[in-house]
Amino acid sequence: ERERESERAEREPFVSPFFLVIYEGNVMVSDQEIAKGVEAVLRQSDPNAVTSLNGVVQQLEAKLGLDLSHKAGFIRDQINLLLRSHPQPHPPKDHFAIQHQPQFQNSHPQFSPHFALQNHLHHQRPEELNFRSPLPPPQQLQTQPPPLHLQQPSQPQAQPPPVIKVEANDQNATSNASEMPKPKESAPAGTKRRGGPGGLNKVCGVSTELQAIVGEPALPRTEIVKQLWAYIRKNNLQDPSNKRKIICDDALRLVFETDCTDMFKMNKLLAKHIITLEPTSM
DNA sequence: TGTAACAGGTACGGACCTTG
DNA sequence: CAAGGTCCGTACCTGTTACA
Repeated sequence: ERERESERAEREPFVSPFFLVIYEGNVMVSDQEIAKGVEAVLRQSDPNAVTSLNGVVQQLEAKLGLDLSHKAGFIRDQINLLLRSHPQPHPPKDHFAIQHQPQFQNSHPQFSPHFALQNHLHHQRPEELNFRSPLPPPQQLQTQPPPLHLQQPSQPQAQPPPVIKVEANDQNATSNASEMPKPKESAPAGTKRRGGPGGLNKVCGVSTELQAIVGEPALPRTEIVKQLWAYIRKNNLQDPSNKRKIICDDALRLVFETDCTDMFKMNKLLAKHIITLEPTSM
């Protein structure tokens, strides 16, 4: 059995003694090593052959000769990251049921998936790893930015960088919850958190016709309506006999495409000139 | 087979305006 | 205070899947 293990160790160069940690007499494996192992398993295995998370865990256990059942969540994170970082031409469909599930990050808040994979992908030398503190604080991570050629220029500096934004296959808007708290778990029943920068306060684009009225290329919808009403009052565009009616001037006619409209219909007509801004359009 | 966890769907709240 | 209309984040509910 030992010979087989040694042979296997020789075949698997990623198994490095540098990554093994002796903790309270037990041989443990670092997260970096697990990340490497996951990648190796995925690379060596036929995607169609690996049908479950347990399959990967078992293969990894076989490679490392350790019980990794307690690391299943972390391994799942790594699989998720690898699949997104290295999309395959025919990715296994829901093999791991880990299509960007932000709660996994909550399940292992002490792990920064970004950290684990970044350290791995950048071939951090073992002597650079801090085994005493395998979980560096986020500030430490920011002090070691990736090389310039790997940085994403589209990332605005003003954006808080708690987690790298993964754009691959992220079509689902609700999945963009990497920095969004998980209300299902954290928010107790009855504590509704309304308002904030999103939702109604979300900044929307303004059509060129409407820009002539509100004066800004992008405003929250509520602000657009407010500006529109300011414009209407400023130019006395309300019907004196029925202030609900709005008499369109040239600028408003371009927007509403009518000479006269109702204030209740105004919002409906306004919607045509309010453009949803893509988050990545900056 | 039962339980737990997750994913997807649905409904609500809120700003803005004026009038009855 | 309700009406009318817009949008979307959030909370809640239900169905599905996985594991023991």
